[in-house]
Amino acid sequence: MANYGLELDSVFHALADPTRRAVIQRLGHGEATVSQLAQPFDMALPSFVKHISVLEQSRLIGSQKRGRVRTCWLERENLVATERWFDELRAQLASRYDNLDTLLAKLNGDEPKH
Amino acid sequence: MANYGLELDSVFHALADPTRRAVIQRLGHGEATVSQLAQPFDMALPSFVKHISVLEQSRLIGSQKRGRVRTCWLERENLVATERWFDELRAQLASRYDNLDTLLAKLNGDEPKH
DNA sequence: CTAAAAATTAGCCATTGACCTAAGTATCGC
DNA sequence: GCGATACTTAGGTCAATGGCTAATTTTTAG
Repeated sequence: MANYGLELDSVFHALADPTRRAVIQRLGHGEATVSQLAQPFDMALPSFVKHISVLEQSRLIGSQKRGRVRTCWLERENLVATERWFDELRAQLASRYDNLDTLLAKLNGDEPKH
Repeated sequence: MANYGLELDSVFHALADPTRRAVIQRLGHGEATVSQLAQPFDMALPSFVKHISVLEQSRLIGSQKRGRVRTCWLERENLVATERWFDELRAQLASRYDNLDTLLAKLNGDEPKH
């Protein structure tokens, strides 16, 4: 199964945490600074910033610092690319069920599909 | 964002490992025993079985032991349900871009751009 | 210029994760 | 019944994760 140049390990790892998923959802509404993102969470800032780093290393988000403020945004491409892993798996499953249909048809003395 | 009764933490964590993703793909072709699943991997069996446990606890796969053999299969529902997390996020993004387009059109007295 | 704001760096700690080997328990085939 | 097969259990190592506090840096506002 293709990888699409994505580090699926790091993407899925990044998604395996509720804080990080919440950040992604928040960024779905638009850019935000680190402090704005951190505000809803009962967590020391350095701890929170580690989550931001994990997200950024997985390239699910991007960020840039201007002055003393770091602004973050969602990197849509990598989310979409990650979904393709599911797409391919679904395709694999679909073809498997097609084969099953064919087998059943043969067993029944019917014409195979397609 | 809804959870669909799924432990997204554990599902994404389960997917964040290449061995476990490979097992899922293998099970996409049909049921298999633990030994069959383990065969391609250069790993001690107890180590491999832990991966199976992780997958099972996340309910991405199911298994049952008959005699001395444990057979595993893919639990399709939970994979599909997990994809919905992405679906919802995509929907959120889409509506955001719609809103942004609308806003820009108003400000510019112009066609929305992408 | 000074103080507050926004991050960042450094370092500590507890828990979990991913591997291993060695030994144990069922079950099956002959 | 006995040996081989298919796991399972127990226990140990080592690195990574996720949290903290305290101190520092950089920038901005008054």
